[in-house]
Amino acid sequence: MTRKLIDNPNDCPITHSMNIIGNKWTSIIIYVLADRKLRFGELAIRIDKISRKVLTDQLKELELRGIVVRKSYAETPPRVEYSLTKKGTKLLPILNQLCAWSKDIELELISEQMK
Amino acid sequence: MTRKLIDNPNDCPITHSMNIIGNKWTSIIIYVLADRKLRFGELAIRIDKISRKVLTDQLKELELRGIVVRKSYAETPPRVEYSLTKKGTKLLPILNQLCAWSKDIELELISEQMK
DNA sequence: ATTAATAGTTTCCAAAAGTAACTAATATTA
DNA sequence: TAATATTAGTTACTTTTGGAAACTATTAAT
Repeated sequence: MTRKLIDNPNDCPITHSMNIIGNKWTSIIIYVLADRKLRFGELAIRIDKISRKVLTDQLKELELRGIVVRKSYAETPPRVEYSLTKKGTKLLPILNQLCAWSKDIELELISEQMK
Repeated sequence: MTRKLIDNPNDCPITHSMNIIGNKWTSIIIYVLADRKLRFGELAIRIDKISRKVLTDQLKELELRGIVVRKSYAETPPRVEYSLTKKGTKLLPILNQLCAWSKDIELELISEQMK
């Protein structure tokens, strides 16, 4: 596992948020799961450059936190589907605003260069 | 420096956002600078458990990205003040929502336990 | 008997974060 | 005069996290 997942209740809310999404991949995984459940392999394809190891690590952490649900089917080859819980879904509007922010500051950079 | 700061313009907006705030400290630094400019030492005190090394690394990166401004005064002992740019300020409402989200999912956990 | 598919795991290496001691410049204090 | 205090870092070293590539288990199809 990547992290020990020990959240200190005394942490301020922003620190607590960063304990959850303060890493390179978590938000991207949640974002990609926005529309529908996806299998492990589909996630690996959609999320450019993530390694399988990190993907499994982060999915385990997200499952422990109750942000993602893992559903495994007893088939061969195996099928495992990941989807967002209510908690995870609640993060989506914020992630959309983050996208808007990053696009916005990119534009600011460009107009700055044009002066 | 912590990262190479090479943003690929082909990155999707969420990936781009995570290149900026997808780490443990960046958002916390911005959040703490919300109200007013702070000196290096004040930042180190307010941000619980951050190391001076990581603080300087992240401040340099934030300055390079145009999210934070560093103003140094030729005094002894030295005085250096950090403050948010417009870009940085624009992130604040999103960080506030993240705080609300983390408080919200904490409550969800508690009501779950009470069932 | 071999190959294909899927969802991981494992091993080994690189990058980022954490710790603690150190530095430079000057003003104050003993 | 020498030692001490203040501030904003830097440096060297260790630990933790992330990344690449090869490997595994299971069973159906060829």
